[in-house]
Amino acid sequence: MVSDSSAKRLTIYDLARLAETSPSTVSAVLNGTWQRRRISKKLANKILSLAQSKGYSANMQARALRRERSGIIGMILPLYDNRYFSSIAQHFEAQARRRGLFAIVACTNRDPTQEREAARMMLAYRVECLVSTGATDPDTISAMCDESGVASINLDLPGGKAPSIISNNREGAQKLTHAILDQLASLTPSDNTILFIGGRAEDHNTRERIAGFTQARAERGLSTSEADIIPCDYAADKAQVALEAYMRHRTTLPSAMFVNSTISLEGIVRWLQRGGYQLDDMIVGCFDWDPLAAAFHPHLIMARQNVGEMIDHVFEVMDTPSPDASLLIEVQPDIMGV
Amino acid sequence: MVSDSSAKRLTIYDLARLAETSPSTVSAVLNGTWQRRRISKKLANKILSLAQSKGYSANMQARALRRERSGIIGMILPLYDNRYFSSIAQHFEAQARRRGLFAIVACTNRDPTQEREAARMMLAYRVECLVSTGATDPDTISAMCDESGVASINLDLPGGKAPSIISNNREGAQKLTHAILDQLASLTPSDNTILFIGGRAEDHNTRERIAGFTQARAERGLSTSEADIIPCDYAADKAQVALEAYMRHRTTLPSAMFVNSTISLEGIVRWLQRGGYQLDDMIVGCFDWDPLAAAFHPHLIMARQNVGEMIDHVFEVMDTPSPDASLLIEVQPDIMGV
DNA sequence: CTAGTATGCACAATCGGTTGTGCAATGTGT
DNA sequence: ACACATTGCACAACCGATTGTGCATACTAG
Repeated sequence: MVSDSSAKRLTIYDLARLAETSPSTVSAVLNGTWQRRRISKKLANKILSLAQSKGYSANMQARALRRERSGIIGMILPLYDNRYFSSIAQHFEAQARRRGLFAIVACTNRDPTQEREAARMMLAYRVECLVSTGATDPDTISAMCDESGVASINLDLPGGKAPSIISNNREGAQKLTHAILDQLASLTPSDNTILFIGGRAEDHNTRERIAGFTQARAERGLSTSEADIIPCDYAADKAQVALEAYMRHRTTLPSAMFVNSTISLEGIVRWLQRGGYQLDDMIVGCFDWDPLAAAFHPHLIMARQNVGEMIDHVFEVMDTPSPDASLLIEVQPDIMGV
Repeated sequence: MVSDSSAKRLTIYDLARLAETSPSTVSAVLNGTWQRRRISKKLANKILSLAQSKGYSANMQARALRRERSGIIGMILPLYDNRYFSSIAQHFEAQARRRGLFAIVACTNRDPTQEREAARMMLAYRVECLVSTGATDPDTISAMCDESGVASINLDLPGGKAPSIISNNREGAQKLTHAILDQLASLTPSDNTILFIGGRAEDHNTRERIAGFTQARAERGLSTSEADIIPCDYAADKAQVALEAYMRHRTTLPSAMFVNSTISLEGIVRWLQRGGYQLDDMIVGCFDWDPLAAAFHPHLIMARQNVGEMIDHVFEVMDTPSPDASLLIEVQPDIMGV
């Protein structure tokens, strides 16, 4: 209201004038190094209370320039369109703040070009570390970071040029599959087919989940047909179309499904609704967790990736002086709803 | 791999040496002002290709310091725990990037202290504009920004000291209530009671939604009892507990509900599941939209707030030289699922 | 051939902090 | 009273860009 917007912000030079001392002394007092510099307690208090009352706030840009540390860490993320990624962003930001760092998050839509562009901007802002989450091309990002001497970490999807922290997709899928098979067993067993649907055939996580799925079935003496594995990408529409196509060759619903992500689940559920089916007509397991879906459908089995633990690992690795680029940390997901 | 992490990043001084020219010339060439400075095309090209091949990237900290513009805009957000806020963050970031700006988003858990703390940090980073989304105390944020000569904008919840962009909560609630009443009318009408549940009695949006709700009922000649309005906060657990308490005085479910947010819906659905009820046993309208919920439950009526349009308005206001602090833009939500 | 203009670039100040170093003034020991 | 250590602070050089200004050299006009 009464603020003169023309008024420049207070600097240490202004404070120095007001306190009748020098800028370097003000600086030392404000960043706590004044004891080492043998500034008297009296002067320090004077400066501190002055800064307080005048509402001084240090210019982080100037500080970053001089210190050659920005205090910013960056993350690239596919999207905020599910609870898993949202939760990752939220934990990342909270942890960063707890450490006095600033988090910058950019959504890059699973697009390599956007990923590179975002990384370039972040490097220009001198981020101290860049986390590539679910990146389609994490190694290029790591290479860019390497050139600038910036640490990078892969999250959710692994890469070869930086430490990676991911879910244990294989074991998670295995446990999820076993949970599905357990429920199938409790029914009058007609059919042991489980349709695996969603995800990208070329991404590491989907491959691992398919492996875990197949392995769990094998452990129960069940073979798995290629036709029952449909990695139709993550989008809801794709899953819906893929299921439509799959059902053209069948007269009945499969007795169970392994749905690879809540996004795919959305498409599946839409198709079911259109056909007059209910989710309860099948046993459904979903790799990823959504609380609203869980509330709606208590019989839905979901693998909940352990985001808190993953982010903790991210920051541990960040604290490691020179981590091994081949480090791979796998975090167990929890099976919910059984 | 082969990167020397010790190697400092290239500066315009390095480029000047390599191109046998001066730093100021390099600077002029790299930021496109070289024509105005009468640098020869030949030299400009030489510098440009050199910068390209060496992978030069300007130090934004230094640029920000000198230009007194950081190129950063900030947003504070309650949480990423629903699609509405996630979507706001995503649109904000995408628009910012489109304008060559960097977006910083901080989640402050509807906590005034965290809101202030985040704002303080953002101001220290010299954000050029601060958007307070769903802030519990937007006016304090605006006051802080004013003191620093930084523009602020309120989103989702209005404030008195900065332009506000919000949903038209009253009309949205009115339309949602009419949609619920329409569906009620198509049933064998036993009871016209609608339980309004969720939100905060002290927040503007909840008050407006209650007003719209009451008004829509009045338009149909229905009176509304205080007992049927329960603004029990947004958390799922609170809604669950509140519904539990409400149902102690009843033997049957209300025939309809107006659920104020998908978060509250989560609690409602959990309570229903526990009691062996189904969502279909009632007519349910929800103020906020979730695609997974929509897929699961096609009869669920949802008011989808128009995030894209709201963010567009945010940037329009940002472009306005000195916008009126009392400006209030209201965006119509869409009613989905009817 | 000379004055005047245009061309092409370099110099140096500046943004707001941080930090190595230097130098008075005061205190301590003999 | 003199050497030496300690206390308390100021100076100035950075960090890497941007930008107002000035000065050669080349070109043009008369």
